[in-house]
Order: sequence, then C-alpha cells, then structure tokens
Amino acid sequence: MTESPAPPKRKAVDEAVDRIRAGILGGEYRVGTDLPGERELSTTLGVSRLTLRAALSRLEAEGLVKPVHGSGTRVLDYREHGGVEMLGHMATLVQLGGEVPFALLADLLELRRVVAVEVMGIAAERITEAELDELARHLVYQASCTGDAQKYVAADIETARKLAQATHNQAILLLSNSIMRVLMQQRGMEFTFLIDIEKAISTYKKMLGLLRARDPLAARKATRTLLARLDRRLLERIAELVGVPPPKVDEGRARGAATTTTTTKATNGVKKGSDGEARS
Amino acid sequence: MTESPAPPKRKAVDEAVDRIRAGILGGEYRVGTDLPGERELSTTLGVSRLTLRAALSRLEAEGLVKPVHGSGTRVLDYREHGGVEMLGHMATLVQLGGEVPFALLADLLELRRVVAVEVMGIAAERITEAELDELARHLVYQASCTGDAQKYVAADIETARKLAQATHNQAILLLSNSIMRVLMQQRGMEFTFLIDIEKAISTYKKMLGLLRARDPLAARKATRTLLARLDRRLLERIAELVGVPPPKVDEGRARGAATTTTTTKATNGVKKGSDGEARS
DNA sequence: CGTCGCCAAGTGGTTTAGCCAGTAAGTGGT
DNA sequence: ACCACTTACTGGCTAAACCACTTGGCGACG
Repeated sequence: MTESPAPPKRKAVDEAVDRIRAGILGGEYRVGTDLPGERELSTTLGVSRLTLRAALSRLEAEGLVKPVHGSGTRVLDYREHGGVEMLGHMATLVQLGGEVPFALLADLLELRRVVAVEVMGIAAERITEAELDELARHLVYQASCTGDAQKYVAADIETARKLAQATHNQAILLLSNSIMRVLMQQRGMEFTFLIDIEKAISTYKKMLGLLRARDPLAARKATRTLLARLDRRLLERIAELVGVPPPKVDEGRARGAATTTTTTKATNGVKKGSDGEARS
Repeated sequence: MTESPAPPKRKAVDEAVDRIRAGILGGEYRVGTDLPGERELSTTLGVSRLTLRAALSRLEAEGLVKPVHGSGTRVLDYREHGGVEMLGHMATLVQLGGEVPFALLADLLELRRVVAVEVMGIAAERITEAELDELARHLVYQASCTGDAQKYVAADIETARKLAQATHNQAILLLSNSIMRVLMQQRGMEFTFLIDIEKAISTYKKMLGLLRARDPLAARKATRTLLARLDRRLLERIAELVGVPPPKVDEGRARGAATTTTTTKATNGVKKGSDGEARS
C-alpha cells in the first residue's frame, strides 16, 4: 500500500518511451541498426502507431534515435548524442534490474561536487548582500525541517537552487536544475538527504561563512573537501544499507565505454554490442 | 547557394515545438497559465491536432509544460524545470531577434570553462597511458585540419570528447555532450573555433603536458587561466565582428531572474511577466 | 437555506483508417 | 554491364471519432 505513490496511472506514450529507451540502453536495439518499423513496433508495444510516433519524437529529441524518411529509424549512440538527463534513465534501468547503480551514483555525485565547488567559487565573487541574507534565512528554515523528510528535501533543493542563482550565471543555474532532477529521480534518494542531516547543515553553514568572506579560492578548496567527505560517507552508508561491498569506486572504472549501464547478470547489453557496430 | 544547408525541409512537429517554445520563452504564454486548448492551438499553428500533441509531448519532456488531463496544459517556469539544453533555445531566440546573445554566450563559456577545468583535474588523475597517446595523436591530426573549417570543428569536438572520456566519469561525459550540443547549435559558432586556432592548439598542447605530469592541482590552475584568456579574447573578437560594445560581461548581470532571454526591443516577455504570476 | 449529487460541456488521451512523400531494391530495358 | 523505371517498403501527416477525466453549474434533497 505504502509503496505505490504514482505507478497506477502512467500515460501510454511515457510507457512506450521508457520501453524503447530501455531497449536501446539495454542493447536490445543495437546502435547503428534500425528500429523495427513503426507499424510493427506499435503492435509489439501494444499502442497505436500515433502514440508510438509521439514516443519516437521524444526519443529523437533526446538524441537516442534518428528517423530517416523513406528508410527507417536509426539507433544512435547515446554516449555520443545523449545529454545529462540520460543519466537518470540509465540509473533507473540498473535499479529496475534489482541493483543499486553504484558506479553511476558515484559519478553523479562527483559531478555534483564539481559543479558545487565552482558554484561556490563564483558565488563568492558575485553574491549580493540581499542574497546572502536570504540564504541565511532559508538555512534556518531548512534546519527546522529535520522532522519532515518531505519538507527537508524540498528545502534542500531550494538551498541548492539559491546557491546556483547566486552565481548570476543562467547556464549554471539550468545545469543545476538538470543535476538535481536526475538525483531526485533516483529511488531512495529521499534518505540520501536524511542520512547526515547534522553534518549537512553544519556544512551548509560553513559554506555560508565562506561566501560571506568573499574568498573564491578558499571557498572552492573548503567546499571540495567538505563535499568529498560528505559524499564518501553517503556512498558507504548506502553500501551498508544494501548490504553490498563496494564503497571503493575509484578502482572499478575500466576503459570508460564498457562501464556503462550494467554490471548486472546477463541480457543487459551495452557492454557487448557497442563500439564494433557503432563505427564500422 | 552556400548558405542553405538544411533549412528547406523541417518537420512540422519541430516547427510546432519551436513556435510554442518561443511563445513560452518569449512570454506570450505566461508561466502559471494554461496554453490554449489543443484543438484551438493546432489550428492556430496550422498543424493537425496529432502533430501538435507530439510537439506538446516533447515540450513536456523538456519541462516547459505540464498537461493536466481534464483541465488544460499548464505552462511551467523554465528557470525551475528547464535543463541545460534550454540554453540553446534561449540563445537561438535572441539571435532570431537579430541580436547576439552576449550574456548567454558568456555564461555558457564560463560553464564550459568550469567543466573543462575539472575535467582536466580529474583526467590528470585517471587518464590511462593509452588515452594519453591517443590524445596526442589526435591533436596532431587536429592541427593538420586548420585549412578545412568543417573538419577542424569536428576534430575539436572530438578532442573535447576524448578529454571528457579520460575522466572515466559517465556523468561528466554526458554533460560534456550537452554543453557541446548547445554550443554547436549557435550560429556563427563555426568561426568561434576558427578565431584563434594557433592559440587554441598551443593551449591544447600545454594541457596535454599537464595531463602527462599527472598533477591535478597544476592542471586545474593552468587550465583555468588559459581558458579564461581564450574565452575573453573570443568574446572581444565577436564584439568586434558584430560591431557592438559590451565585452564587459561581469558587470551587466543584474539580480538574475530578469536578465533572461531579452535585452531586445519590446514584446519580448520574460522580463515582465515572471515572478508575480508564477508563485501566487 | 444550505448542501450534496448528478449531469453536461470542455479538456487532454488514444485509436482507427488512410493518404502523402520519400527511399531502396528489384526488374526490365538498352 | 549499365541505366531508368517500377514497386514495395519506410516515415510524415491528417481526418474523424471515441474514451477518460475535470470542472462547474443546476437541481433535488435534507
């Protein structure tokens, strides 16, 4: 009962998009080949050709697929054409396979850290007094939300948002949106934020102080070490909760291309059918 | 003749997407309100309701719009829900208005710089010998392409790609994709890369040396200053070419929200109809 | 008089059937 | 052997229609 918040009513087109994307990311539809014809694929997925087309339209926008008029719909290499948002889908797929997307999560956290470090550095130069005050005020509010997970997470997002905004750089703000969206998409990310609340909030307060000091270099350096510690603890903690061994992330990263979606059992493509076919 | 490579045949759904998105980004459809009904909007845009729906489906995926079943299609705030890819569309809109999207371009370059700095830092720790060799080989090739703009740009992208790959972090790789895509989307970005070829290539070579040294801190620091110089020169150069004054970017950035799409003449919303309506 | 329940109109969601426009490969000619 | 044409696919798009859901008003009931 408590575990079905939104699964009952999904739109058919979303379903179709997810299934096709899963087929591509999972290697069922190999890069460089053509998808089945629209008429065939639509019956396969059990939707009308038109909703199938709407789905394909979205996949095209995501850079996963490129329809060629009289010919067919080619499958593109998401590692070349995919954007950040693809990360969420990749991680979700791994999760659906029953695993915790450790490698991806680690990568994602590293990216967030990198961005956060620079956000702090830039914000330390450009943040206004008004924004500083507002941020301080909001931090107090966030600290008061530790009882309500829902509210705390929302407040935490808002904090990240305000920080990004303080850079006065729209590109960074939008990027921050993207990253947060991907992170939020992960199941179990709620407790992500609930693990080290005390530490997190005290970290935020230190950061605020760094911004006040308006010392970009110090802000960057401090943020880097602070967040690194936080993220490391987070990964360890998740590892504990799931009961699996690998808190060691820096080691497993092989040559890049192969490390993609899986480390699962079988059937999960990506690993095998990649480079050979793609280039030719 | 030489200036119409792909404009003749665009798909109707793409056209619809662009027009609606322009309407939203331009403030014609205000945040928080509902879009016109699908039946009405489809006739307005001169497409069938079905292609209109495909378009809406994409806009939904972009986070610009949220259809509510029996009710209507609400316009969301792209500053909250939009991702990185939105940057390209925003800049394109400004360009269509006849202006050069200076502020956005500056923001975008800063973002790229930030990412590049960290890419270098991380790559300096994790790049393999094989990747180093491959990178060196590719740089030689790129240097040989200075005659052919098309090929040079392609090679330059590939260089960025290889660097991102050297981080062995998929999130960063995909982010790099996103950024490159947005940059490429800009008209006139071809000559972006053609302006300081000598400088650019010598910069790359220095970077390669830094990677070889495997000194993350030095790599970061050097990359930061090198790229900052390069980007500054680029903006100045564009300013010259277009004949407008503002190479001074750090100054004009006001409180954030308002600086969005425009600085154009009139009719261009965003500036006015924002916060008041959005929250309430 | 207030409130509840029902019904009708409008919305997005989806389907069926069909036509148009490209591509590619087979098939005939030369 | 080569070239043009035909044909049988492909995706692109439209039309009309129905379903599912929300909303708001209207009327019956308490």
